[in-house]
Formats: sequence, C-alpha cells, structure tokens
Amino acid sequence: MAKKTGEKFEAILDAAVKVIAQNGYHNSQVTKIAREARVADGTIYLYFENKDDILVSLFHTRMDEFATKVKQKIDLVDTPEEKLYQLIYMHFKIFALDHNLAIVTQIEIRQSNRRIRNDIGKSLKKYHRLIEELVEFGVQKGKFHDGIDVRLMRQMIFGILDETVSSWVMKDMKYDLLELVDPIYFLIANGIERKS
Amino acid sequence: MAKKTGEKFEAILDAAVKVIAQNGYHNSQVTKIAREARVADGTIYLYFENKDDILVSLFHTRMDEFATKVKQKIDLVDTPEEKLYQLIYMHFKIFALDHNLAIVTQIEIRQSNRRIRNDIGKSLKKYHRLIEELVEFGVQKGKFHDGIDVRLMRQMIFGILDETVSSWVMKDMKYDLLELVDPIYFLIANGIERKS
Amino acid sequence: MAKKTGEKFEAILDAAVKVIAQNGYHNSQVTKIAREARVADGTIYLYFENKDDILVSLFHTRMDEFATKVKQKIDLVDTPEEKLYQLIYMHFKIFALDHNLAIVTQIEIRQSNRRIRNDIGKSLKKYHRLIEELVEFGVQKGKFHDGIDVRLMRQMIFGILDETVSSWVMKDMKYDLLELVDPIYFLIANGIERKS
Amino acid sequence: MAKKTGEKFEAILDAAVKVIAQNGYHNSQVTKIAREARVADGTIYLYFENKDDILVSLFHTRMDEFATKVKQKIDLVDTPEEKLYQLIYMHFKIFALDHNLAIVTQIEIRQSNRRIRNDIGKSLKKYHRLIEELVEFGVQKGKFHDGIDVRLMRQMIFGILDETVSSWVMKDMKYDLLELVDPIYFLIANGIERKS
DNA sequence: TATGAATGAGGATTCATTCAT
DNA sequence: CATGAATGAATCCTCATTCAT
Repeated sequence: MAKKTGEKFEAILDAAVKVIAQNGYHNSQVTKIAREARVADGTIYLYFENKDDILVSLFHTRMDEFATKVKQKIDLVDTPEEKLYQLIYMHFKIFALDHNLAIVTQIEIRQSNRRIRNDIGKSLKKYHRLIEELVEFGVQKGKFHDGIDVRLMRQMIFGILDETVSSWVMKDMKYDLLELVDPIYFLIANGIERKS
Repeated sequence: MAKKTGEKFEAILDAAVKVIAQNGYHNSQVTKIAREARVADGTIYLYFENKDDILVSLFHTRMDEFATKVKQKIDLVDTPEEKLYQLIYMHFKIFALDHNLAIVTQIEIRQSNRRIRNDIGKSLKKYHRLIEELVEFGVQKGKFHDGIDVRLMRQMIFGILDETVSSWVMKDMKYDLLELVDPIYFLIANGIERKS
Repeated sequence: MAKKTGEKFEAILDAAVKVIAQNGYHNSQVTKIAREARVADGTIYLYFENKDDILVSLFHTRMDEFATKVKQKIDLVDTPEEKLYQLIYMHFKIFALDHNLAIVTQIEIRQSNRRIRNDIGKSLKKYHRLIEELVEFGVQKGKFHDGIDVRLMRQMIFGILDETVSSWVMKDMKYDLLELVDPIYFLIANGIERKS
Repeated sequence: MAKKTGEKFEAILDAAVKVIAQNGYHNSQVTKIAREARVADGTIYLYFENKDDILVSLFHTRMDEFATKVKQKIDLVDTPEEKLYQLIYMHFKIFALDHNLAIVTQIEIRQSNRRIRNDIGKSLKKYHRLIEELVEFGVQKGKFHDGIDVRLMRQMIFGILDETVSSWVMKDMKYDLLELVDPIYFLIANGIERKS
C-alpha cells in the first residue's frame, strides 16, 4: 500500500527529522510534519502506514546510511587498530555534522513506544554487525583479546560511543565531540588500568 | 503541597513500577496505578504534583537507593580494582534481582518527555559522582591511567554498564546478567587490545 | 487557526443557544453541543479555540445582530422620543421572539467566568454606543436634559431595560414583555415624580 | 443538621466574602475558605449543608443587613423625595465602604448556578419590598405618578442602581460612586425628558 | 464539636487517521 | 496521486463531600 520511495517520501522524512529535532517527539504532530514537508496530511498516508512507520522508516534509512558511511571509511584502512579509530571518528563525525540527526536519534526517538523501539533495534543490526566484524578481525589478527565474547566487546564499544554522543547532546552539543576521538580510542583500546 | 512520604507514597511508587513494567509507559494510566496501589485516583494527587511527578519521584528514589547500595558494597573493599569489580557486580546484581525495576529504568521511563528526562538525569548525578570518585581514587593510587579526563572515564564505564543492562532487558532477560561481570570487568580494566 | 465562519460555525452557535437554554450553563458539555449541532466533538475545535470561545462568539454575534436590528428600527423615525420608544420596543421584541436567546444572555451566560464576562462586556459596547448616540441626539435637539452625563443616562436606560428583561425571564416569561413598553417608556421619559 | 449560628458560622461567611472577592467565584474552593476561616474543611459542613449553602447564606445575611441599614436611614426622613434620595445614597454608600461585598454580590456570586440564583432572588425580596413601599408611599402622598405599576417602578429604580454599581465595579471602582447620587436621583425623579 | 486524609465522578481537549472530492 | 475537513476515542486532574478518629 504505502509507496516507500519518491521525492515526497524523502521530503517527509527530512521534514520529520527537522520537526522532531525542533519540537521534541511528543510535540511533533503529523500535521506539523506535513506542513514542513509541504504536503497535505493525507498524503503522508500514501507513503507511510501510520505515524510510527514514519519514525521507523526515518531511523532505518538514517542508520543504514550511517553504517554505510562508516563502513566505507574503515574499509580504507588495514589494521584493526586503524579501523577501530576510524569507526570512532566517523561515529562522532556524522553526528557532529548533523545536529538534528543527533538530537532525534539519541534523545527524541527513544521516547517512542515499545514496538517502535524494537524496530529501531533492528535498524541498528547492520551497524552492530559492522562493529562485530571489526572485533572479529582484530581477534583473528591477534591484536584484540581472544576468549572474550565478540558480542560483549561490540556492546562495550557501542555503549561507550552511544553514551558519549548522548551526553554531548544532553549538554546541548556545547563542546567539540571530535576532540573525544583520541581519548575514547585510548580507553577502548587500553582500558582504564595502568600496566606497570 | 504534595506530601512526598508515608505508606501510601511508597505504595503508589511500588504500584507504578509494577504497572509500567507490565503495561509500558504509554499504557500506564493514573487510574491503573491507583487501582494497583489500592487508593483512589485523587489520592495520587495528595502525594504527587502530577503524573510526571510520579515518574520523576520513582526514578529519583530508586536511583538514590541504587547508588546507596552500590556505595555500601564498594566501601567494604580497599583497592580501586576491587571497588571497580564490586561496582559492576552490584550494578548488575540489583537489576538481576528486580526485573521490573530494570524494565522501567532502562526502557520505559526513557519514553517520557524531555522535562522528565532532564529531571531523571539529575537523579543519576549521585551515581555518576560515585563512579567518578572511584576513578579518581584509582588514578591517585596509580592504578588507573592518569591524563585522561575523569568524566570521560566515568562516561565510558557507565555507558558500558548501561548498554549491557539495556541489551539484556531487550533480550527479555533470558540470560544471566551476572555472568557478564567478569568479562566486562576485564574489558573495562584492560581494554580490547592485547598487549604482547 | 479557528475558522470563525461557515455553515458549521453557525450550526454550533445555534446548538449552543439551544443546549444552554435547556440545560443551563454548567450542564452544557461540549459533547452535548456537538451532538445538537450534529458534528463531532473535535469539529467544535476547528471553529472555536475552546469552550469559552463558543460562549464569547455566541454573545458577540448575537449582540451584534441585536444592535443592528435595533439601529435599523430607530433609524426609521425622526424624533428622539420616537427613537427612544422604538429602542425599548425592539429591545423587548427581540427577546420576546427568542426565549432561548433571552435565557442565555440574561441568565446563563452571566455564570461564566470573569474573563468571559469581560469579553462579553466588549460585545455590548456597540449597543451601549447606540444608546449614547440616541441620548446625545436628544440632548442636542433640546428634548432631553442637558448637564447630565451621557454615559450615566445610557447606564440608566440600559439598566432599566436589562433588569426588566431579567425579571421577566426569572418569572419564566409568564407575562407579555411588550405590554411593558409603554409604561417603561413613560418612566424613562418622565421619571417617577409627578409634576404639579 | 447544619447549625446556622455561632462564631465559626460568621467566620466562615466572612472568609467566603474575602476569598471570593480575591479569587473569583470559580476559584474559591471550600478548602480555601476553610483555611481563611481557620477551620478544617469538615467543619464547614457542620454549619452549612453544602457549598451552595455558604453562598446562599452569605447573600441572605448580607442582603438582610443591607435592607435593614437602608430602612433605618430612610425612616429618619419624612417626604418620599427625601426617602428616595436616602435610598440611593445608602445603596451606593454601603458598597463604597465594602468593596469586597460589592465584588461578590455584583459580579462573582452571579456566576453561580440556577438554583443559587433563585435563592438569591429571594434574599432580595426584602429590599425589593422596601423600595415598593417607598414607591407606594410616594404615590399615596401624590408625589409620584400613579397609574403605573408599583412593581415596575421598583424594577426601574432597582435596575438603575444595580446597573450603576455593577458598572462601577467593572471599572475597578476607580471613581467615587457617591458622586453619582445626585444625578441618579435627578434621573429617577425627572426622567430624561426636558419639560418646556 | 472538630479534624483533614481520602474519595471518585465528571469533562475539555488533542490528534492520528479517513474518505469524499 | 493529492487534498484537508471531519472524526471520536481516550485521559489527567479537580474538588465537593465524607467519616474514622
């Protein structure tokens, strides 16, 4: 039914990011998004099943692009260490360049209901998998610890990056996120304990 | 105005955790919470300013208890490493013992609006500070890396723990969270890179 | 936002008069008005800001029409005395022909809150002004006493007419209001004192 | 059941006038009146049947006092003209001395429901009767027009006085009400028409 | 008499979705 | 394909009144 392509499809998604970033999730009515996208309310329903579908599609397309961009970058370097570094760099870089996206994905969209959050979880699969492949590569190359669950390592890496970005957004993006690339890389790589 | 103590105050908070865990945030009407607490709807408003206030109070009291319990435990051991280990252990332990609390704090309450989320952020201050003190102690004892921002270390540690618990809840708490204490401790302590 | 014209706008106002006259101000729920107007509850809010706005708009349109009708009539005669007589006649006539309007404007709408009553006051401005012009005309023609504040004369005339109609409504409109036109005219014109 | 006398009965009535004058009818909760009267909420119900009963009793006692004061004054003079003058003077004087009473009786209490307004009407009976007696006296003495309905004359006099006071209250009592005694007397006595 | 904590019925308003044009 | 007027279900909160103490 819902035609999930086309100029207006994109326009609606763009409008949704903008409206949600500006007004907050709970104050972003379909009418507001339609007005921002310069279409009629009813038109939304030619491209999306319902309001939730806008959010899920939004998150899905954006996270897909996100993972693609990160992958392109880490494919350009060879060692696990360099790939990890580029992952962190790109993760922060993308959000630093698109504040609205940061606000929406880190804060607002998490206010959605259980079902949406589940679907959103799926959208992260690709990115999670990317990190896991990086970890596997590092372990295989003998550069990362083996014997530790790969999923756990991925969770740790993702948890650190996600929390760091969320904190930055909550602090109104007042500081330069990219300055954290080096120290975060160091912590992920070396942990917090000092070796004598 | 709102009397934030007493038997019914506690009963309402307990009911709120239960109802929200079972029905989800957006399907937890005041009437439902009142019925579960065995009080009249209006009674809720003798103890809370409004519905949001229930959530904020809920998160605040629970997180305060949380931080207190963790602190009691880490005070019993001496070295930074042991304290870190106990922190992780207690963080997981508390949620492992109270699934409803885990669901509500990790998933449901995050669906609340911006203002609530802000107040909720404040409730975490005490716990954040606790972790920072632990980090400062470790640095001072020469056991943790110095030269790295303490807040950043705290963010990393909290981010890992939070993401781990969230993941576990999203996976319907099907596995034993406590089995992750050791490997997570290892990762936080040593990072992911293998030293030759 | 609220589109204050159109078929449904009128239908809602008509319904409001009927419902309020029948049920009393405090027992006239939006749902009741909507049902009487044969529209959905939500439709009300496409035409009115809120419930109060229905009342204010109701009073405003009706009083505007009221003043217009009265003006048309007194414009047809020439002397101040005839104009005054026609004013009294029309004031009573309009209410005598529309009992619901009388009930609503004289009794029910006065139960609304302070803000509404203020707005309602403004709606009477046009009618008040009409009476004042009549008085000024009479003074200028040398037919009415000069040296007395025009506003005061208007207040007196309006006060008499208003009280007379209110009394009639309170007595359940059991007698013929139009029979009072002559004696009221006489009293306003001559006062109560008998000149020897 | 309700004991309609005693120190607290009076205290509650006094509190009601004050609270309603300050907060408006619709924002004068029983709790607020109780607090102002320094009694418990429940105590109110030992002296009054229900909230409406407070208002009715309030209006009744105050209007009874009102009529008594006016009567005392007009009894001191002999001619109908002097009595009429004193009536106007006292009517304005009492409200000029008690602004809260003016606000409550002219504006706020009229927002109450149909039943209360009916009871309130009864409280005015005594005052209405007083005016009618004055009119009858004037007619009998040959000073006022005969042949005109006494009730109508009373209605006219009361309507003028009431409208004048209401207007004054609506204008925030910014001018001196007593300055209107003379011109209003003149208008009531002589009407608006100038005799050649 | 007096208290005040507890009750619970009642209603304005929002907003995702539909469907006639 | 596109429109936007119309729909109506769903819910938080207030406050007059009660009654155990």
